[in-house]
Amino acid sequence: MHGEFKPGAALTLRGIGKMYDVSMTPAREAVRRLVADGGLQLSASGRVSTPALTSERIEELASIRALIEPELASRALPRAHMALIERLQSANAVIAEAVAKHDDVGYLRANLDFHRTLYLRAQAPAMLALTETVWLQLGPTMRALYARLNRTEVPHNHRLIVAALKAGDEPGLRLAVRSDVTQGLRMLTV
Amino acid sequence: MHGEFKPGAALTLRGIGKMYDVSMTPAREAVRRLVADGGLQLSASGRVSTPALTSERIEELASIRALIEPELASRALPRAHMALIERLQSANAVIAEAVAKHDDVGYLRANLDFHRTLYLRAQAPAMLALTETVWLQLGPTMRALYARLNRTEVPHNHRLIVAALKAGDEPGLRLAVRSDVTQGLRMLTV
DNA sequence: CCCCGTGGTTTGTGATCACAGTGCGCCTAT
DNA sequence: ATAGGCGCACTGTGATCACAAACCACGGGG
Repeated sequence: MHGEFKPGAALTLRGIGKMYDVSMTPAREAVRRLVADGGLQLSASGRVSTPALTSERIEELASIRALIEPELASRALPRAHMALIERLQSANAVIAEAVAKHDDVGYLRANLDFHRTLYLRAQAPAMLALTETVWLQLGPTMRALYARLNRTEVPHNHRLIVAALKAGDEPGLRLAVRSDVTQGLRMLTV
Repeated sequence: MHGEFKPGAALTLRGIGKMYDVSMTPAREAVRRLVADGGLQLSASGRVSTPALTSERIEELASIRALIEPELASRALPRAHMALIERLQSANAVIAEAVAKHDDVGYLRANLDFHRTLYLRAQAPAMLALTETVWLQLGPTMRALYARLNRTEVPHNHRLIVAALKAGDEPGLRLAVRSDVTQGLRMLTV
């Protein structure tokens, strides 16, 4: 999810086991779980690898994000108190730090943290879980995207999201979330 | 997904293994996969059981269906040729059979087949996979619902869906799908 | 009559093993 | 120098085992 692996990277059960100092069994179970929700792929012969998404698939996953995440944001809106907004702003600060340090994995993690913090307020665990499934599938790809994007500041839409929350502006919030989710990924499909 | 197990039913790895005449290992992997996308639950001590959904959770899952499935139907609409409509109608016939025989599992399976047949045309595999994840979570619950519903005929909305497809009526299609998805589950939350 | 502790049994966990299939690299022949 | 073929090392699979934790029922005490 955080883009620690490049798209299409090959993994082995024994390797993963060694990575975490366990035997093959827990590694296998973890892989099975990740395969189940698309975070990893299984070749016909059972080989494990990170998914290398086609641009159609990327577009589709972006559509899903554009469908669900505004809904989550909208559900979070009525419950968004000042404490939440402050937490979002500090999440934005973490993003700014990662941007300054050109820390791609850190950026991705902080970016998803921003979204998760907001969506947690929606009190919709199944919807959030589905969204995280999508994030998981996009992880390696997004990392590859942001690595060659070379940002210089916090995404503009994050500021718009915070502003819309403060103003209680639901249509604005939905639009800002949708844009934030869509913009980066649209760049990938070109 | 097909409601073969009641909500909250307890399973054991050794039992599942015996069920399919394999050892614990493949049973464990299958369970891990199902747990990953919510089809099964793991207690704190690692015990496996079918999820017993709260009514808030049911409502939430219904909202997700109401969000994604009209989108899938809408995407399938431009590609819906006569062959597809015929397949949907024969799916409805299978549903009618199951209804007549009071075969709950058969009804559930046929009902999901109807939806899957339509959504496959949307050419959106990730979206369909997400939807099936939701179906998986609802399986035991839906079975319990339909068992005490005692239907007498094919759901009316299925006919509306077919009609909207024939007419190329997108708003009508979205509405019919949304209603079909929502109506049964709304009954559960009472 | 109900509650709690305690035993035995059942459960999941993680490790290890034998095996069959795969894929890669090296070697040879042209 | 390059293309093709062979062999070996490596991979995942499924089974089995030892172990610790958890559950369940039974019995005794309040």
